[in-house]
Amino acid sequence: MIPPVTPRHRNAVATRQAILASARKHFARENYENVGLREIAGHAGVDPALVSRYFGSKEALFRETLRDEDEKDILDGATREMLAQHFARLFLEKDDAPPGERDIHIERILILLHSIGSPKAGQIIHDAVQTDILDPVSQELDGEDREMRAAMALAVLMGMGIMHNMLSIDTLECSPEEDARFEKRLTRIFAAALEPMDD
Amino acid sequence: MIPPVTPRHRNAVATRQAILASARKHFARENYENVGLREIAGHAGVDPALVSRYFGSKEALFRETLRDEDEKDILDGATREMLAQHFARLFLEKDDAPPGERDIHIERILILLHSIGSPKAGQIIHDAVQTDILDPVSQELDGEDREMRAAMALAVLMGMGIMHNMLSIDTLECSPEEDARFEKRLTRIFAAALEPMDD
DNA sequence: GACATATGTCATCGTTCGTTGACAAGTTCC
DNA sequence: GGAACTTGTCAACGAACGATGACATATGTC
Repeated sequence: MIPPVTPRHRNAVATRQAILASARKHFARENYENVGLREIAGHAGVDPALVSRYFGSKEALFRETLRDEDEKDILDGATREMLAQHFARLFLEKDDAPPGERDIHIERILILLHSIGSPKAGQIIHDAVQTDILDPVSQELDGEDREMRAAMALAVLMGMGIMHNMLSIDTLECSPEEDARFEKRLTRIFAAALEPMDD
Repeated sequence: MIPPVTPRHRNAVATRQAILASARKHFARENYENVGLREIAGHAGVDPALVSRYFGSKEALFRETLRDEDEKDILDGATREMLAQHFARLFLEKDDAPPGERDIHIERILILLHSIGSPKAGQIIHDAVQTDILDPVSQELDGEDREMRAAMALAVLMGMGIMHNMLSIDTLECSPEEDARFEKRLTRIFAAALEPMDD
């Protein structure tokens, strides 16, 4: 007997968003090639064929996944200290909220990191990093080597994210005082990357 | 007509090494899942079936690829400054030698980075990082938070490697003086990660 | 030379993947 | 209520992959 599946309210934009949300969640946890269209569609409660129909291809879906229009607004008028704080917060707040409720910036960073080794996703990631992160951040900096400093700060952020989220290497989160020292050291590293040379 | 392929001298260890070398080269340039056994075998001049025969599985081959017995010897008796230098050198020397002739440590780092998002390679990479890098490095450090400091230094290294080798984001390598400032900043960042807290 | 073993070759299996096209069912408009 | 369009469903394609087992050929030993 055919299950009385709710006749699936026909709603194109809702379906699109459901697919996109499911794709974000999956791409934030696994590789580009280890996330299947069937898996994304399944968790979105949608037929796999609709993914290709709404987004054209897996690559286009992944690109959409990385889109974020208001990154620049957040960084607007930020001071250098705020940038370092923003970066540090981006890392420290990574796993508090229930999954699916995480800050969208953190989810984007996780997506970036997980598929960073995939040739098919490489160009997409490169463009997203350059346009949505490096350019706006370096524009907020003063002094010499603005692009270099932004790139180095992002490198630190990515490295920390990899160690914590993907390699599960956590030498902290034991004692509170150790955690405090970690935060202090992290701030110092970000400062060394972001601050202009003063000597 | 059947090509007069040289009857392929039967030499098990040479074949094994050829496969391993080809695998190293490929895994250092692409993802775990984007490197096929047929591709590895082809560049090694070997039948694809031999890969499974000699290494058991793709996963086992990848694990072998990451093995390095004398990493500890290199770090033996190193001072903290030498560690920072070693790390920095590891990054700065990444693309000088002709491919295939690179320092084996650099090739290993590249392999690590490229497949870091692959679940099948994840556990293998985690173990290799912990055993071959973090443990020996943290043993060479003095003072508090040795493991934390080693992990943070490695995070910086990985982040830099990702930006340069995988995202091809190079904000330097234009003017020589800019390059000098980059090296200075890099040393400073590594120091901030490795040095004990002094205030 | 004959046998046993080591090594290489070949064909193929079963699976998964992204994608596509034909069709069904709902919605809108006249 | 029927035409035109939108949205969802289903089955299948062709390709690529890792793995396997049967077979062929070289090498070593007596």
